[in-house]
Amino acid sequence: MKLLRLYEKLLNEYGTQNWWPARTRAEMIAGAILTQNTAWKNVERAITNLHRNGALNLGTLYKIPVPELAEWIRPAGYFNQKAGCLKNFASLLHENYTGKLDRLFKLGTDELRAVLLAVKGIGKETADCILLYAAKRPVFVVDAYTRRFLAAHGFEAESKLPYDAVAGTFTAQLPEDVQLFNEYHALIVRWGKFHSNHKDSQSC
DNA sequence: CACCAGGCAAGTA
DNA sequence: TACTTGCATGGT
Repeated sequence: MKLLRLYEKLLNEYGTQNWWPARTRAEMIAGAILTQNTAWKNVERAITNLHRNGALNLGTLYKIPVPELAEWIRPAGYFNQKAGCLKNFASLLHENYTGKLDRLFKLGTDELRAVLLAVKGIGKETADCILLYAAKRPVFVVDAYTRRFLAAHGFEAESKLPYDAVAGTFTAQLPEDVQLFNEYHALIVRWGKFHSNHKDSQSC
């Protein structure tokens, strides 16, 4: 079945997901880093701690010492690495883009992706989440759910390809549309969470 | 008790 | 290029 048709079925089944669940771009970026291989529920606790300490903005993240930051995000796991990553990004923004996301986001999509990937702790999925959900670029996000989704719908071979090729499987068949890519990824995650609770059920 | 969750980097072959 | 390992909490 075509991937556009599968999208329509998911949308009909689950409805719009309203991603990314964040009030600001800084919160979105922090969430993207904190959710690496981590249950979203634990990310929410870390986000709440940051918010309570007034640290849910990039200026504060730039100034705060790593050990203190690490304690606040402890519930999200890998807290030392993630604290370093948050600070790496905040430092890059402060030192090269006057601390303003508007300035960083003036870059073209390819260059912006390269800049994000150069930050230690930001890999392809995290970079693409930021590109799609904060910078509003038409980039398709690939995660573990995306591969399971492909494998469950007749794209067994494609599901095992390298990251960029998996993304290409989608972008080659879909119109280049930010809102479509936004909703599709969110729906795939919704699909994945549903099926991880009902492990014996079939694809659909 | 084991296993997983909206990964990444560094090392090895 | 293709594995393997360390990183860490909280839920089931």
